[in-house]
Amino acid sequence: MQRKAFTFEFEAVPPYCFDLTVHKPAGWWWSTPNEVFQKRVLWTTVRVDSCLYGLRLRAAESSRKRQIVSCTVYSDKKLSGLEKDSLASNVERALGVKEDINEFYLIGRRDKILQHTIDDLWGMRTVAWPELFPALILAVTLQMAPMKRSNQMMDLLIANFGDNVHFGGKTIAHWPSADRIAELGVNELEGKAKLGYRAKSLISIARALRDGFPTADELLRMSPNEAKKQLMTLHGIGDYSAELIMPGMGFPLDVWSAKIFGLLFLGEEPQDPRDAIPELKKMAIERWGKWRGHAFVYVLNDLPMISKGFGVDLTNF
DNA sequence: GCGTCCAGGTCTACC
DNA sequence: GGTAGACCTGGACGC
Repeated sequence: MQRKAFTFEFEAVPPYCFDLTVHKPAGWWWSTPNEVFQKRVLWTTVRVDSCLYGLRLRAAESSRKRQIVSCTVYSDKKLSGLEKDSLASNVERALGVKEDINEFYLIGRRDKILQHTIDDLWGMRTVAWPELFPALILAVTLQMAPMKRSNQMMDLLIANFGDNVHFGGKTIAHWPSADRIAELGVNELEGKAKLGYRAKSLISIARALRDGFPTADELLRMSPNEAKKQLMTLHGIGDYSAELIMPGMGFPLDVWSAKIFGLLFLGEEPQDPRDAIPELKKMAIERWGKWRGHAFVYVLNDLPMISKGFGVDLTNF
């Protein structure tokens, strides 16, 4: 059982909405699929520098002028100053509190697709995974599989190889560490997590991370192109996965989202969505420039409302 | 019940 | 450098 260790606070660059940032309408988690969001409080877990922590996150103040996020950390040991700094830096980055999105809103206000979406999701930050390895797991399990099957693989990975964290009267199951997966044989991972051909990729990725692959913070300090190039050196990580992992890096279109953006950009579903991806990416760059990653997340989290505005059902692909 | 198809990509062999 | 084909697994579908 982890005990309350300390609390820190972050002041966000307005506009900032804590609830939408950590609990997105499309259903994606902030750190782990098993985290609990109730009464506007997020109970979750993170692993930083091989240490697991329980976190209780909430909006301590959310007036128009000042938005403060409070983070209570639970731990089973006393933390050094360095450990506290490292944890705070990762949480701050994943909350997106220091990001200024006002320029994106200026562009969005004049854009037919985004103009209502920015009101629907006012203050939401996009996706910035607290840890690199879980983001890589997500990318690998999303490949060539329907969502139900992807969820099955992720659930089995967590159930068989993950860690339970007990804190604040709750138990949250967390992702397996890269070190744990790096030790496994392909047969065990294939059998227990039903990963199929992805097992080899995931073990190779875990070993690369164990052996000194750049951390999420180090990737962020690189240029987007350099970081993407680094990610694509990992076996099983291609163009789509690299862009999915690093927020703001690009426009991670897959077959599903290509159908949606095909309808929004061209007024019709592409005949072959996979073939249409390069052209749709080009259109996103021309339309939204460096903010295309934000537009991507905003659109996919507002599909029911955009469907009403455009008179097409974008929720049924 | 059984066979076939295909899914929210990536890699590799071949040209 | 461009591209067809293979890749685990399980749900959907037709018969």
